[in-house]
Amino acid sequence: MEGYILDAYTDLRKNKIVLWLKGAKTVSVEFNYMSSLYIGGYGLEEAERRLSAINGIDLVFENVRTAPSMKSSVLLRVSSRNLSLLRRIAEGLQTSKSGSGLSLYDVDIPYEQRFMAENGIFPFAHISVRHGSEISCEESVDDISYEFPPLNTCHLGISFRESEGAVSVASATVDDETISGDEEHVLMEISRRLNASESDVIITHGGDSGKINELYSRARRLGLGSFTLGRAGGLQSTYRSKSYSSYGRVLYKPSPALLMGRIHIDAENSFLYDESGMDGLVEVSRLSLIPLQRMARVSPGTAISGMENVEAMKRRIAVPYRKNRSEDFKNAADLVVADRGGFIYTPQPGFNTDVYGVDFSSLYPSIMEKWNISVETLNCGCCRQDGIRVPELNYHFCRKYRGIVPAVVGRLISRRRRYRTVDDPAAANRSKALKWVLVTSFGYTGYRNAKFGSIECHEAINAFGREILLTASEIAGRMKFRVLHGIVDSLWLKGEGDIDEFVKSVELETGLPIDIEGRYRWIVFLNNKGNGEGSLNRYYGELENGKMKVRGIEIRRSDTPEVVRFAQRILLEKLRGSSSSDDFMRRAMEGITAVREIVRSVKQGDYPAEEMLITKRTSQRVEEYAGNSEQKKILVELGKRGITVNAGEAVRYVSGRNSSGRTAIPEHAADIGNYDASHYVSLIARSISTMLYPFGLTEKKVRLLLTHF
DNA sequence: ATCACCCGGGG
DNA sequence: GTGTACGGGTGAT
Repeated sequence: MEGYILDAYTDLRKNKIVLWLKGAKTVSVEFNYMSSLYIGGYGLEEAERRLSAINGIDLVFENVRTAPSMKSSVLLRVSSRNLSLLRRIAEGLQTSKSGSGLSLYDVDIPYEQRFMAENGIFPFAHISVRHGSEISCEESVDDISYEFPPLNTCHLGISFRESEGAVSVASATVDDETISGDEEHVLMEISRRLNASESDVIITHGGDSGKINELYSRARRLGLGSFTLGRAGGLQSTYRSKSYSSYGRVLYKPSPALLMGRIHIDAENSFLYDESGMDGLVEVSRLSLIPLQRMARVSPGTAISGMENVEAMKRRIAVPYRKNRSEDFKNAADLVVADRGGFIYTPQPGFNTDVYGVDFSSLYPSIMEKWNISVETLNCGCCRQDGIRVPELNYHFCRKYRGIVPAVVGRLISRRRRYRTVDDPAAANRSKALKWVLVTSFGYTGYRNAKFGSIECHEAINAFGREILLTASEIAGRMKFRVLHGIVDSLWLKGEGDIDEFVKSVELETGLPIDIEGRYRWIVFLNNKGNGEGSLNRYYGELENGKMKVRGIEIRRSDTPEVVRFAQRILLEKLRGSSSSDDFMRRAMEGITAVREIVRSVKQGDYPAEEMLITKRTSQRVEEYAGNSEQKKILVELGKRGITVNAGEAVRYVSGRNSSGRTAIPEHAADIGNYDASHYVSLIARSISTMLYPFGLTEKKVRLLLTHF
């Protein structure tokens, strides 16, 4: 039997690892798998005595290296083919271990991931299986020119009807064809078509948010035993929906609907698919050994963590379950130094011409790779005298042992570099996916639960970053450039120097690659509205290739209503081609004149209500909100209509007004057209003022210009 | 003025 | 299952 690994998961009821192989036919293969975990710490003998009463497990003491110290010690290995039993033991130990002095290793790496690592296989590898369980694989994961057969992809849309509180399936679309008729027909026709077309991938919008589960529950209700979306019946058992915190904000993750033998991707719930498509997902899935169907639902941080686990398994290092390492003691002076973030050079607000934008590509990951930054290499005992010193900080990193994080990040950087030399859309998408994983890899080192990071690593990376940017700024000065603005890994330079010479010198002195983003025909740096000083992340400008680059202002924000974006877009288009400060101002006034047309329509009250919708994510449930915020208002309104919103879900509303003040009108309300015109005129005026404030156009002045017909 | 709360990043 | 720290903005009080 042979084929490409389409999906992999652990079936805890059968105690098997299941692989789906896409070959001449697409079939599943099940494997017995002996997995294990390690126990260390005090009271091992006692633990062994208690565990030896359990049937179906093997216990043996072994000398094993553990992260992050990388030292060998004697640990108790608990192995079993009964994966569900092993998991129950792990869970039992986790809950009882607090205060017991025991520490656990290798307990939270999914079994299918460990299985693939131990067998030298990975998602989308071509493998053969002989005699039921002998796996062979010719492919190397390091190969970047891998191929696999085209995946049959199907777009599935489902619409429901609701009558008297009962939900039923109204119709469906399979690719471009609509299926309607009675419910039983619709359900069975979906099933039949997926089978007939041998679909491998099913793309839905909102499939995880109840739609797929609803299909199955309707099929059960109607007694349609043969209904299935997968190649085998039913859904994989999985976790419940939950609200969680990521990227500093609360997100809502619905319970995923995972098929068997087909890959369901909910386009609304997959960050990486959205950014880099199928090619990007496959790339990251191969490197992290996280099967594609799961990869489509996790954050890049989980991918990083997966790759680090794989690297640790390769080195036969046991990975602790929870890191129980506190930060090293720091005195007050250290804290002040360490706490500084990336390089900052505040710009003067205003209009500039002939500016170069340059940035270091993947600066932080390159630093991690170059200076071996990882928790196991931090302040090692073997390089006390001659380790890699960190600027400003009293830390060092090991020169002898290659850290796990730099090894992983280094591989990603070199893969990405190679993909960037290939001119083909798949390579571009893979590169994009890697870019995201690399961006996340820095933040992940500062994440308190990251196993191979620590806050000291985070600080060290920042310290190296500041030094490099300072060096680059000095070189710019030597080469007749003036630094207008700089932040973290980017510089904006004005002057008559030779930019290619600058890049060469910087690369020579720092050893890190720098990219020229381009030459701006003009660029406007904006002010901070609070104190009037230059803002670090708000600017807009036109590159010589005609591309507009805009950061930080309303048009870039997801909570800005379309009507306001439209106004800013009109102004930006008018500014395109500005050749001088005077020309810019003339165009700006023309822009304001054009925006007056929008304002006129908004004031008349006939602007389309959907263009007025404000979208905001909620971070709490309605009862948890303090005060009377906009979010609370809309959640109360929705509550009246029987709609509850989970923390992390977005709400859409139009801003209205009644006798007692501002109101929020929910998206589907009947009075959606009753928007508060004056409020929206303010928003438009403010957004124009945001862009033109450095030229004396306050919100008040803009409002006058916009409304004084 | 202060507090509570939301958004961004790259291409 | 799960990236940080923080600049920056808005609306209510």
